[in-house]
Amino acid sequence: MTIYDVAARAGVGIATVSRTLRGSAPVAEPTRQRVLAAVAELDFRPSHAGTSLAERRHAANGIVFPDLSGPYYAEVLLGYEEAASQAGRSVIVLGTNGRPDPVGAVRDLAARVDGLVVLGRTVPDEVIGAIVDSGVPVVLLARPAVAGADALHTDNRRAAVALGEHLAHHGVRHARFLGSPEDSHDAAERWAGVHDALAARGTGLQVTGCSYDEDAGRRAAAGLLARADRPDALVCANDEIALGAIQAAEDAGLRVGVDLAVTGWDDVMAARHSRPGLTTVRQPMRTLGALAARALDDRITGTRTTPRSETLPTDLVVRASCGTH
Amino acid sequence: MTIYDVAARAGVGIATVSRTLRGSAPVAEPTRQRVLAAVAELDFRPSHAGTSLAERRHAANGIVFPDLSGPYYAEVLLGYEEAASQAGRSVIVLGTNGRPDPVGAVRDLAARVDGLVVLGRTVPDEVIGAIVDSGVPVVLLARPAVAGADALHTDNRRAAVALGEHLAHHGVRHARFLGSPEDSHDAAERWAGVHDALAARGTGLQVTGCSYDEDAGRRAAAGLLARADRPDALVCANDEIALGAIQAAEDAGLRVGVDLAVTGWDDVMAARHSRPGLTTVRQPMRTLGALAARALDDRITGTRTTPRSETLPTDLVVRASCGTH
DNA sequence: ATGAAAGCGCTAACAA
DNA sequence: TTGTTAGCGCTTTCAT
Repeated sequence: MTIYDVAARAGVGIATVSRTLRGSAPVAEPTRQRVLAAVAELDFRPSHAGTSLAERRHAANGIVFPDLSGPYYAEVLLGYEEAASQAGRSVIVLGTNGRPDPVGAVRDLAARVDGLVVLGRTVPDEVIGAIVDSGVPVVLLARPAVAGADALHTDNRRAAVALGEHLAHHGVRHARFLGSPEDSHDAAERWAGVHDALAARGTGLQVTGCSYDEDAGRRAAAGLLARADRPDALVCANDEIALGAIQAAEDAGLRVGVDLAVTGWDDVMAARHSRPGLTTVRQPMRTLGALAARALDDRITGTRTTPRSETLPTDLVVRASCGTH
Repeated sequence: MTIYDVAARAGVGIATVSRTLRGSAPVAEPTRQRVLAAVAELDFRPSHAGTSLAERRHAANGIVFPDLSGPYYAEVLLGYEEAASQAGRSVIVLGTNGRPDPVGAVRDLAARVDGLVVLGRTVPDEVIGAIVDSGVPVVLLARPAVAGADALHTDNRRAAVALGEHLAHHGVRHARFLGSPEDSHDAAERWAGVHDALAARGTGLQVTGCSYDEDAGRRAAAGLLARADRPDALVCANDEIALGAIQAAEDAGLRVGVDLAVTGWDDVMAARHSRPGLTTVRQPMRTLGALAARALDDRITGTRTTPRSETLPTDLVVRASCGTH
């Protein structure tokens, strides 16, 4: 079932079929009708590969996740897919987590899409640079800028400062940060903002390294809370860590929000259902995904030729876990 | 940058480059080395469209979601993407939710992939049938079977019966189902299972229609709980509805687990963090996704030629929301 | 307004 | 073992 079959059936040349289907040139109305009838009768759909090859485009965008799990990424993908498909592009997803050769996978992906979104620390800067140099537009999400690539961020800094000030108001004196600022740009900014706000009140903010899941949060918190000089606040790099920390506190017989403040980041669904409710920072994930798709579209269509960087606002969501008095 | 450039650089024909890269035929070692060197120097990556066209395959699988939001689908996608990429296939995602022409979108997707997974009620059976007839293998997930397509299910029935019996043990006398059995096959099975188990104890299970989000659950539950003959159990079609129902109960001053039982389905993260913890049914989402990818691979490679149907086990997860005595 | 034909970049059959 | 060449299905000049 090819364009030749349609042309034969309609008694025209293949060029006329192509013109009719794409509207790229005028076709006499009666001819047009014959072609459309043939297309309908044969249920013809143009071969994607053929079109791609001739048009030298893929009609597809890629998105690279460090790890697809978690509500964070699902929301970003949702916004991205919706906006990309409005621009007539499919979305190819790639998770780099348990993969033997992430760099190879990302480079292969780059060879089959018109543009690429890369989230977080999935591949080294040089790889991003090489992709950009090869002419494929790239948008970075929650990842330090790379020359030539667009970048989209959420305002970690401002929210972190607000969070630090809020904790200070609650009288926090001995706070601890759970996360890995050295591994993650986001975590580094979050730590720095809270740190600075607390430092202005003469309070420090030491770091306890912790990976980004509930279980790691529970274990790290359990260790800290067992110490004689236990902290009175656990500032967590994301909600999963914080929810684990809340559990550890409960296990240790401490009242979260009274004996101990716990905060997260992301405002996942569980944050508002946990008791006490988790104080956290909400980010516009869906919008982030949609903006990434649009930024890519601008670069692909050539509407914009210079890289751009944008930072989206965040909201501090105060619930009971950071103190109830 | 094409295979011709590489061939010229290595001083060989393009066929030799192709053979070297694909290992499809022996190439003398010195020649091979020259080709590989040229490939490396030029950073050559074969054009995906060219390969697709020549090989008549896409090296891509599709997956169609009714709606990408929610932890349920993210997990399925995770398992699917991992397994598909192990088979050397990329994953193209498509959400049909807010889309003007879901059927057209799905059919277009079917034309650019080697196989397709379809979740839930996204497109009518006829469309699935047409895709299958066009020669593209299809795996159905949580959706009634269609001739020629593989199907994967979770064991709604068994878990629902277990849930119904558990509720009966708690002495439930006036249960209500929140969800839309007429719209969703899953919901219908869940309702039927709980219904039958309760009916065996002389208890009914009426339905209150409700869409699958928290807010709808909250509103539906609020209406029911305000009635003079309020139910003593709310059996919800998924966790989101149940979490909304818990909120409604709290708003109404009722103690969940004491005055009222509430149950969900899916075991999302929030289910274990809510207080009281939500009694629910856990499904192996990730495995479901991975199995779908493997089923597709079998059909694509021709390892298997007849459609197959499989049902995965589920676990009843009892927490406090269904009764604490 | 329409058709013939030249690519687009690759694979594989065929020759050498 | 290697090169030449004919497609794969489409878009788009270039003639007519």
